Amino acid sequence: MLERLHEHGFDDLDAAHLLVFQYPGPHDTRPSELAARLRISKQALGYLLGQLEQLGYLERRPDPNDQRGKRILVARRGKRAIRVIREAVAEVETEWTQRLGAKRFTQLRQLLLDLNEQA
Amino acid sequence: MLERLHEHGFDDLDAAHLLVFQYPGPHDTRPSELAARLRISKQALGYLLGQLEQLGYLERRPDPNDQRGKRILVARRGKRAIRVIREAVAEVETEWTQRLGAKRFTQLRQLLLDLNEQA
DNA sequence: CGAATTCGTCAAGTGGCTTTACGAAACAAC
DNA sequence: GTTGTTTCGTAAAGCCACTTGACGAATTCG
Repeated sequence: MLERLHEHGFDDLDAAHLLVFQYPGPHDTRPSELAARLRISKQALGYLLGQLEQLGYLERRPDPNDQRGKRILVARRGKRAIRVIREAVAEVETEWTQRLGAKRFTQLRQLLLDLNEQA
Repeated sequence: MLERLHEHGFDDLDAAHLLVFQYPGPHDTRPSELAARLRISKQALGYLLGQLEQLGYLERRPDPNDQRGKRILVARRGKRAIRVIREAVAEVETEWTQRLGAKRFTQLRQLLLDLNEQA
Protein backbone atom coordinates (compact mmCIF):
# COMPACT_ATOMS: atom_id res chain seq x y z
CA MET A 1 0.00 0.00 0.00
CA LEU A 2 2.69 2.42 1.03
CA GLU A 3 4.61 1.74 -2.14
CA ARG A 4 1.58 2.43 -4.33
CA LEU A 5 0.72 5.56 -2.34
CA HIS A 6 4.22 6.94 -2.81
CA GLU A 7 4.09 6.17 -6.51
CA HIS A 8 0.87 8.14 -6.80
CA GLY A 9 2.23 11.26 -5.16
CA PHE A 10 1.22 10.57 -1.58
CA ASP A 11 4.82 10.31 -0.51
CA ASP A 12 4.26 12.32 2.66
CA LEU A 13 2.50 9.34 4.22
CA ASP A 14 4.33 6.74 6.25
CA ALA A 15 3.47 3.38 7.74
CA ALA A 16 2.01 4.78 10.94
CA HIS A 17 -0.57 6.79 8.99
CA LEU A 18 -1.98 3.64 7.42
CA LEU A 19 -3.39 2.71 10.79
CA VAL A 20 -5.72 5.70 10.66
CA PHE A 21 -6.98 4.80 7.20
CA GLN A 22 -7.63 1.21 8.19
CA TYR A 23 -11.07 -0.02 7.23
CA PRO A 24 -13.65 1.39 7.66
CA GLY A 25 -11.68 4.62 7.86
CA PRO A 26 -11.89 7.62 10.17
CA HIS A 27 -14.63 9.55 8.40
CA ASP A 28 -17.17 11.17 10.69
CA THR A 29 -15.93 9.46 13.83
CA ARG A 30 -14.81 11.04 17.09
CA PRO A 31 -11.12 10.83 17.99
CA SER A 32 -11.94 9.01 21.22
CA GLU A 33 -13.95 6.38 19.45
CA LEU A 34 -11.32 5.89 16.75
CA ALA A 35 -8.53 5.58 19.30
CA ALA A 36 -10.47 2.84 21.05
CA ARG A 37 -11.10 1.04 17.79
CA LEU A 38 -7.42 1.18 16.82
CA ARG A 39 -6.35 0.26 20.35
CA ILE A 40 -4.00 3.18 20.81
CA SER A 41 -4.18 6.04 23.29
CA LYS A 42 -6.12 9.19 22.49
CA GLN A 43 -2.85 11.09 22.67
CA ALA A 44 -1.18 8.86 20.09
CA LEU A 45 -4.11 9.26 17.75
CA GLY A 46 -4.12 13.01 18.28
CA TYR A 47 -0.49 13.05 17.22
CA LEU A 48 -1.24 11.19 13.99
CA LEU A 49 -4.36 13.25 13.26
CA GLY A 50 -2.32 16.42 13.69
CA GLN A 51 0.08 15.28 11.01
CA LEU A 52 -2.64 14.13 8.63
CA GLU A 53 -4.53 17.36 9.11
CA GLN A 54 -1.39 19.37 8.46
CA LEU A 55 -0.82 17.39 5.25
CA GLY A 56 -4.37 18.01 4.08
CA TYR A 57 -5.72 14.48 4.35
CA LEU A 58 -8.42 15.30 6.87
CA GLU A 59 -9.96 17.91 9.12
CA ARG A 60 -11.07 18.06 12.71
CA ARG A 61 -14.26 20.00 13.26
CA PRO A 62 -16.17 20.64 16.46
CA ASP A 63 -18.91 18.11 17.05
CA PRO A 64 -22.23 19.98 16.83
CA ASN A 65 -23.83 17.59 19.32
CA ASP A 66 -21.13 17.67 21.96
CA GLN A 67 -19.11 20.75 22.68
CA ARG A 68 -16.33 18.74 24.26
CA GLY A 69 -15.74 16.59 21.22
CA LYS A 70 -14.65 16.79 17.61
CA ARG A 71 -15.40 14.90 14.46
CA ILE A 72 -12.91 13.75 11.87
CA LEU A 73 -13.70 14.57 8.25
CA VAL A 74 -11.72 12.99 5.43
CA ALA A 75 -10.70 15.75 3.00
CA ARG A 76 -10.36 15.46 -0.75
CA ARG A 77 -6.72 14.43 -0.57
CA GLY A 78 -7.62 11.79 1.96
CA LYS A 79 -10.33 10.37 -0.27
CA ARG A 80 -7.90 10.14 -3.15
CA ALA A 81 -5.43 8.30 -0.95
CA ILE A 82 -8.11 5.87 0.15
CA ARG A 83 -8.88 5.16 -3.49
CA VAL A 84 -5.24 4.28 -4.13
CA ILE A 85 -5.29 1.96 -1.12
CA ARG A 86 -8.36 0.22 -2.49
CA GLU A 87 -6.62 -0.19 -5.82
CA ALA A 88 -3.63 -1.74 -4.09
CA VAL A 89 -5.88 -4.23 -2.35
CA ALA A 90 -7.57 -5.06 -5.64
CA GLU A 91 -4.13 -5.61 -7.15
CA VAL A 92 -3.27 -8.16 -4.48
CA GLU A 93 -6.56 -9.92 -5.01
CA THR A 94 -5.89 -10.13 -8.73
CA GLU A 95 -2.46 -11.61 -8.11
CA TRP A 96 -3.80 -14.17 -5.67
CA THR A 97 -6.51 -15.11 -8.12
CA GLN A 98 -3.86 -15.77 -10.73
CA ARG A 99 -1.89 -17.89 -8.31
CA LEU A 100 -4.75 -19.96 -6.95
CA GLY A 101 -7.29 -19.82 -9.71
CA ALA A 102 -10.61 -18.00 -9.45
CA LYS A 103 -12.47 -20.78 -7.73
CA ARG A 104 -9.94 -21.43 -5.01
CA PHE A 105 -9.45 -17.71 -4.41
CA THR A 106 -13.17 -17.34 -3.81
CA GLN A 107 -13.01 -20.27 -1.41
CA LEU A 108 -10.15 -18.69 0.50
CA ARG A 109 -11.94 -15.38 0.69
CA GLN A 110 -15.10 -16.98 2.03
CA LEU A 111 -13.22 -19.03 4.63
CA LEU A 112 -11.51 -15.93 5.94
CA LEU A 113 -14.78 -14.02 6.04
CA ASP A 114 -16.42 -16.83 8.00
CA LEU A 115 -13.52 -16.99 10.38
CA ASN A 116 -13.65 -13.27 11.00
CA GLU A 117 -17.39 -13.13 11.38
CA GLN A 118 -17.49 -15.22 14.53
CA ALA A 119 -14.56 -13.40 16.14
CA MET B 1 1.39 -15.86 22.22
CA LEU B 2 2.58 -13.17 24.55
CA GLU B 3 -0.35 -13.80 26.84
CA ARG B 4 0.41 -17.53 27.03
CA LEU B 5 4.12 -16.88 27.54
CA HIS B 6 3.40 -14.54 30.44
CA GLU B 7 1.05 -17.09 31.97
CA HIS B 8 3.78 -19.72 31.84
CA GLY B 9 6.36 -17.63 33.66
CA PHE B 10 8.05 -16.02 30.66
CA ASP B 11 6.83 -12.60 31.68
CA ASP B 12 10.16 -10.95 30.93
CA LEU B 13 9.44 -11.23 27.20
CA ASP B 14 7.71 -8.50 25.25
CA ALA B 15 6.28 -8.19 21.77
CA ALA B 16 9.55 -7.18 20.14
CA HIS B 17 11.20 -10.42 21.29
CA LEU B 18 8.66 -12.51 19.42
CA LEU B 19 10.23 -11.34 16.18
CA VAL B 20 13.42 -13.20 17.07
CA PHE B 21 11.57 -16.42 17.81
CA GLN B 22 9.63 -16.24 14.58
CA TYR B 23 9.71 -19.46 12.59
CA PRO B 24 12.07 -21.14 11.99
CA GLY B 25 13.78 -19.53 14.98
CA PRO B 26 17.27 -18.18 15.52
CA HIS B 27 19.02 -21.41 16.43
CA ASP B 28 22.47 -21.83 14.91
CA THR B 29 22.20 -18.81 12.63
CA ARG B 30 24.52 -15.84 12.36
CA PRO B 31 23.22 -12.47 13.54
CA SER B 32 23.81 -10.95 10.11
CA GLU B 33 21.79 -13.63 8.41
CA LEU B 34 18.97 -13.41 10.94
CA ALA B 35 18.81 -9.62 10.69
CA ALA B 36 18.44 -9.93 6.91
CA ARG B 37 15.73 -12.54 7.29
CA LEU B 38 13.79 -10.40 9.75
CA ARG B 39 14.37 -7.26 7.69
CA ILE B 40 15.79 -5.20 10.52
CA SER B 41 19.26 -3.71 10.90
CA LYS B 42 22.05 -5.74 12.44
CA GLN B 43 22.20 -3.17 15.22
CA ALA B 44 18.53 -3.57 16.05
CA LEU B 45 18.92 -7.31 16.18
CA GLY B 46 22.02 -7.00 18.34
CA TYR B 47 19.97 -4.96 20.77
CA LEU B 48 17.30 -7.65 21.01
CA LEU B 49 19.82 -10.48 21.22
CA GLY B 50 21.57 -8.69 24.06
CA GLN B 51 18.35 -8.63 26.03
CA LEU B 52 17.45 -12.23 25.28
CA GLU B 53 20.94 -13.36 26.18
CA GLN B 54 20.78 -11.43 29.44
CA LEU B 55 17.46 -13.09 30.25
CA GLY B 56 18.87 -16.54 29.55
CA TYR B 57 16.91 -17.36 26.40
CA LEU B 58 19.93 -17.76 24.17
CA GLU B 59 23.69 -17.46 23.83
CA ARG B 60 26.05 -15.91 21.33
CA ARG B 61 29.16 -17.96 20.70
CA PRO B 62 32.04 -17.29 18.34
CA ASP B 63 31.60 -18.96 14.98
CA PRO B 64 34.31 -21.62 14.68
CA ASN B 65 34.44 -21.19 10.91
CA ASP B 66 34.65 -17.42 10.80
CA GLN B 67 36.47 -15.41 13.39
CA ARG B 68 34.53 -12.28 12.55
CA GLY B 69 31.17 -13.85 13.19
CA LYS B 70 29.06 -15.39 15.91
CA ARG B 71 26.40 -18.02 16.12
CA ILE B 72 23.18 -17.86 18.07
CA LEU B 73 22.34 -20.83 20.27
CA VAL B 74 18.91 -21.19 21.83
CA ALA B 75 19.34 -22.01 25.52
CA ARG B 76 17.12 -24.22 27.65
CA ARG B 77 14.87 -21.36 28.68
CA GLY B 78 14.53 -20.37 25.05
CA LYS B 79 13.50 -23.86 24.04
CA ARG B 80 10.87 -23.94 26.74
CA ALA B 81 9.50 -20.62 25.51
CA ILE B 82 9.37 -21.91 21.96
CA ARG B 83 7.37 -24.89 23.16
CA VAL B 84 4.81 -22.55 24.74
CA ILE B 85 4.60 -20.61 21.50
CA ARG B 86 3.92 -23.81 19.59
CA GLU B 87 1.19 -24.69 22.05
CA ALA B 88 -0.40 -21.30 21.56
CA VAL B 89 -0.41 -21.83 17.80
CA ALA B 90 -1.96 -25.27 18.27
CA GLU B 91 -4.60 -23.68 20.45
CA VAL B 92 -5.55 -21.24 17.69
CA GLU B 93 -5.70 -24.05 15.17
CA THR B 94 -8.01 -26.00 17.44
CA GLU B 95 -10.30 -23.02 17.82
CA TRP B 96 -10.42 -22.40 14.10
CA THR B 97 -11.15 -26.05 13.48
CA GLN B 98 -14.12 -25.79 15.81
CA ARG B 99 -15.35 -22.70 14.04
CA LEU B 100 -14.97 -23.91 10.48
CA GLY B 101 -15.13 -27.64 10.83
CA ALA B 102 -12.19 -29.96 10.25
CA LYS B 103 -12.59 -30.20 6.50
CA ARG B 104 -12.83 -26.50 5.84
CA PHE B 105 -9.97 -25.76 8.21
CA THR B 106 -7.76 -28.16 6.26
CA GLN B 107 -8.83 -26.42 3.06
CA LEU B 108 -7.95 -23.02 4.47
CA ARG B 109 -4.60 -24.27 5.65
CA GLN B 110 -3.75 -25.71 2.26
CA LEU B 111 -4.80 -22.59 0.41
CA LEU B 112 -2.56 -20.45 2.59
CA LEU B 113 0.34 -22.84 2.16
CA ASP B 114 -0.06 -22.77 -1.61
CA LEU B 115 -0.26 -19.00 -1.59
CA ASN B 116 2.89 -18.71 0.45
CA GLU B 117 4.81 -21.27 -1.54
CA GLN B 118 4.86 -19.25 -4.72
CA ALA B 119 5.75 -16.02 -2.94
C1' DC C 1 -27.47 21.21 42.44
C1' DG C 2 -23.13 18.54 43.13
C1' DA C 3 -20.31 14.47 41.86
C1' DA C 4 -18.53 11.57 38.63
C1' DT C 5 -17.53 10.54 33.81
C1' DT C 6 -15.87 11.71 29.21
C1' DC C 7 -13.89 14.92 25.87
C1' DG C 8 -9.38 16.38 23.83
C1' DT C 9 -4.74 18.21 24.78
C1' DC C 10 -0.15 19.44 27.10
C1' DA C 11 4.03 17.57 28.95
C1' DA C 12 7.44 14.26 29.88
C1' DG C 13 9.43 9.92 29.26
C1' DT C 14 10.35 5.37 26.81
C1' DG C 15 12.13 1.94 23.70
C1' DG C 16 12.57 -0.26 19.40
C1' DC C 17 14.26 1.20 15.66
C1' DT C 18 17.49 3.91 12.11
C1' DT C 19 21.82 6.00 10.15
C1' DT C 20 26.64 6.80 10.49
C1' DA C 21 31.02 5.21 11.63
C1' DC C 22 34.39 1.92 12.92
C1' DG C 23 38.04 -1.93 13.67
C1' DA C 24 38.76 -6.75 12.70
C1' DA C 25 38.56 -10.76 9.82
C1' DA C 26 37.84 -12.85 5.24
C1' DC C 27 38.06 -12.70 0.39
C1' DA C 28 39.61 -11.40 -4.42
C1' DA C 29 42.92 -9.90 -7.82
C1' DC C 30 47.23 -10.06 -9.52
C1' DG D 1 52.06 -11.76 -0.42
C1' DT D 2 50.38 -7.67 -0.55
C1' DT D 3 46.60 -4.55 -1.38
C1' DG D 4 41.82 -3.19 -1.99
C1' DT D 5 37.10 -4.64 -1.20
C1' DT D 6 33.53 -6.88 1.20
C1' DT D 7 31.43 -8.70 5.41
C1' DC D 8 31.39 -9.40 10.38
C1' DG D 9 29.57 -7.38 14.72
C1' DT D 10 29.40 -3.27 17.60
C1' DA D 11 29.38 1.68 19.41
C1' DA D 12 27.17 6.13 19.37
C1' DA D 13 23.71 9.29 18.43
C1' DG D 14 19.23 10.49 17.02
C1' DC D 15 14.28 9.66 15.79
C1' DC D 16 9.49 9.06 16.41
C1' DA D 17 5.44 6.50 17.37
C1' DC D 18 3.97 5.34 21.29
C1' DT D 19 2.98 5.45 26.69
C1' DT D 20 1.49 7.42 31.39
C1' DG D 21 0.05 11.30 34.20
C1' DA D 22 -2.33 15.46 34.71
C1' DC D 23 -5.49 18.90 33.38
C1' DG D 24 -9.63 22.19 32.19
C1' DA D 25 -14.03 22.08 29.92
C1' DA D 26 -18.41 19.96 28.76
C1' DT D 27 -21.70 16.34 29.72
C1' DT D 28 -24.28 13.05 32.36
C1' DC D 29 -26.20 11.10 36.51
C1' DG D 30 -28.17 10.74 41.22
